[in-house]
Amino acid sequence: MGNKYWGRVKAFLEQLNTSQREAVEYINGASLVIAGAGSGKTRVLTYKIAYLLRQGVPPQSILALTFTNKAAREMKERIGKLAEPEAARRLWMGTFHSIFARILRYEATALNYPSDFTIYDAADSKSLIKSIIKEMKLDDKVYRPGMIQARISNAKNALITYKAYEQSRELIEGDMRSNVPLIRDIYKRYQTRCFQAGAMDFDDLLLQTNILFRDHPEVLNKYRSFFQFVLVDEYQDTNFAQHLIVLRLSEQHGRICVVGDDAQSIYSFRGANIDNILQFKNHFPGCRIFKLERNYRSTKNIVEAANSLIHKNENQIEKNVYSEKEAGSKLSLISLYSDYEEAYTITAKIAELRTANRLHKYSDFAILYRTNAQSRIIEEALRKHNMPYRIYGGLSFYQRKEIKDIISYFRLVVNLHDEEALKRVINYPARGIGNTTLSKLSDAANEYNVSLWTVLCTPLSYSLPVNSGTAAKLQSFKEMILSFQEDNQTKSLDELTDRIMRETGIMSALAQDSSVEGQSKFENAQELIKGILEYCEMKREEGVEHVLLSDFLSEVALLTDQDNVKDQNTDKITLMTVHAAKGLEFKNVFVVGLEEDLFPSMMSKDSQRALEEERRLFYVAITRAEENCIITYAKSRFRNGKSMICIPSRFLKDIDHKYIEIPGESEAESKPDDFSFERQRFSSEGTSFISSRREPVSVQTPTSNHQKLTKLNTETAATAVSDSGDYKVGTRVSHDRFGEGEITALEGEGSNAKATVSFKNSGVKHLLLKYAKLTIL
DNA sequence: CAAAATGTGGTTTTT
DNA sequence: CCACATTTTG
Repeated sequence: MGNKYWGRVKAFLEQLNTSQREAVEYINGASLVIAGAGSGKTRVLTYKIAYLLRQGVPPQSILALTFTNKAAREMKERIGKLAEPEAARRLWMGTFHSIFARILRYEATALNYPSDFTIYDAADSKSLIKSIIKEMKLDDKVYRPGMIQARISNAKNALITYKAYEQSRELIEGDMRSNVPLIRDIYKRYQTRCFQAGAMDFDDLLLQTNILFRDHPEVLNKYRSFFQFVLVDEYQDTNFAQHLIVLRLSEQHGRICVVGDDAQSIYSFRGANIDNILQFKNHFPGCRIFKLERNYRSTKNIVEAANSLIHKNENQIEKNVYSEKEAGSKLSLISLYSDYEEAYTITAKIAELRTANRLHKYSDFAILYRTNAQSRIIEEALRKHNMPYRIYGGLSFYQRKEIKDIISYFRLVVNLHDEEALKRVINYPARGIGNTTLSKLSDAANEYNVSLWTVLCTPLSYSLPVNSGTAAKLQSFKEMILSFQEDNQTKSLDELTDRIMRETGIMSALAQDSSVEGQSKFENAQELIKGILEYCEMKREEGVEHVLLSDFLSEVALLTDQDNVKDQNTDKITLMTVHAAKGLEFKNVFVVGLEEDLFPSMMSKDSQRALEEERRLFYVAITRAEENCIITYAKSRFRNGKSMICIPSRFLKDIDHKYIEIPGESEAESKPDDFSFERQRFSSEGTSFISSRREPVSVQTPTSNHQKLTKLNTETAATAVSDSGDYKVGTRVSHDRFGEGEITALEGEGSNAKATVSFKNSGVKHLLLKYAKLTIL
């Protein structure tokens, strides 16, 4: 290589400080980078990868695992600028889940899974667990689905298969003591059903990868030699399953670099084990440790306040995070009477800061809270003040009911045995296959140990006790799905999308629903279609000639709300949970709801370990701020519909008071170690509100008009006609609630006669003539 | 069978 | 308060 090249590399490395640079340049062995908050952790990772690429390492031999898809995307972009954009694209970079889902598809046959396996999201898993509990005739108050789901998830993250679970004395006895001895059976059934449905849940993506590597050494060896360099971000938040995958892949060549900060470990509820990072050096003797301690993000006051807080924790790797920036503003602590007042004070404070500094855009502000439920009232306040905001988290677009329903058709087309998808769509839109039929199907499926689809295909072989009408409906549903499946082989994804939307009747069902929610559902469906089309286009631009539906689905299954690229560059205030804010930074940060039983959460207060994690969470929140950090708490808060009295969080005392200012209180009054904020009276600088009364929500409920209509019409209702003989297709009728319409179909006879009526204003309804009071016009 | 009305219960964080 | 399950109604 010529001097010119090295000159460039040298210039490139000069953009880093000494410790960052050492971490980047050390590439021939294991290393652990302990990176304090704001110390340029991502910078080290991106530069290190760019450095490897510049050394001539082929991009496809680098495996880089991140915590979110968004982090991966951003890092790729930055690497593209530091090295070759084309090389950046060919890196194996993504979340554990998305990378190993890809590998599992490729290797699925080794595990006897179809390569088009479905990925069950949390809702699918829960629904399956519910069905199993019902089938086993267990009490769902004792065997709470959520609890079971968590138990199974924890087991999987600790690499305990259902077989291992059954054999574990400890777990079995633990379950006996908790009065839920049958968890092992539920786990077994759950796993069997997933397997039968050709489905993996989120945790399976990690568990099955481990099984793959354990049982198929030749496969493990292939990936070992393929991935010459392994890098992992946010190592403090990996669980045992992830840790072991990383270990297996890199134990031979030892070219592994993990980056993280034990002080920011906040995902133990998901099985993350802080010991993975604390013990890392023991797995790789000779491992070098680099510490990044200079914080480039925040002012001195913020960094030091955060340090004083985190030092209250017992367990941590010793480090000294410091800032070379100016002292900056102190953290401000505001006490309020209610959550309502808290929300309004935030808006007032944002306005104030923006007036004080015209450079502050809305996107320089973030409001961070412990629970998603806290966002609502803040949203209302922001809306009322016409402040633009964007909420992250909660359920992603793809988890909404109407979207999942549509996606389920696609899922079923790709994998006919996908039980959860089938259950969703078999009667959506309504086609007369109700719960009774569905439970008959599922009874038969259980009895014969086959999938729902198998029973549905040949109902006679499983002596399904349904009448001929139902059998015909099942048959036509089956044929419809099969014809979609055929199209999926031959036609393009956008054509298939179009067919599915029209032929299933989803489109017309949505279009005819004129209610407010109905309209938004329709818009969401349009959005989904647009998304699919865009996906196709994007793939084609990438040079993929036949866009695979299964690729789209697996991408969508692992997408979160954070990954919504749309309107990311617009100027909006960010609202999110503290968890979701990890890795981000903002000039001005509000950390709200610092109250006992909220932050720290109620669940954490009887365990020292959990409490320390909550404290780390608060640490993460504060260290997001670059210039201003404003902490609030309320004395009362609406929770579960009731107003509750709240006491200030214990964490407020953990921050050294010399870094805190309490607005409305003079400097002289606040002596260090004087907890005056606890009895501080609310300062009335333009933000005094009557807190007990909440503004009525101005949105009219969609039913209110409907109710009026119903009332009106019952008074003038015409006598019902009960003889089906008077009706025929094309008859114009009137109904109490639905108004005027026309009969488009008739089926059944006698007391079961049923009409399909297309109403002018209320859409298409199926009505039993026995009950429906129809008047012939 | 489908849709509306009523009842109930439960609260953290998320790939 | 809201999501969900169950019951009632047509």
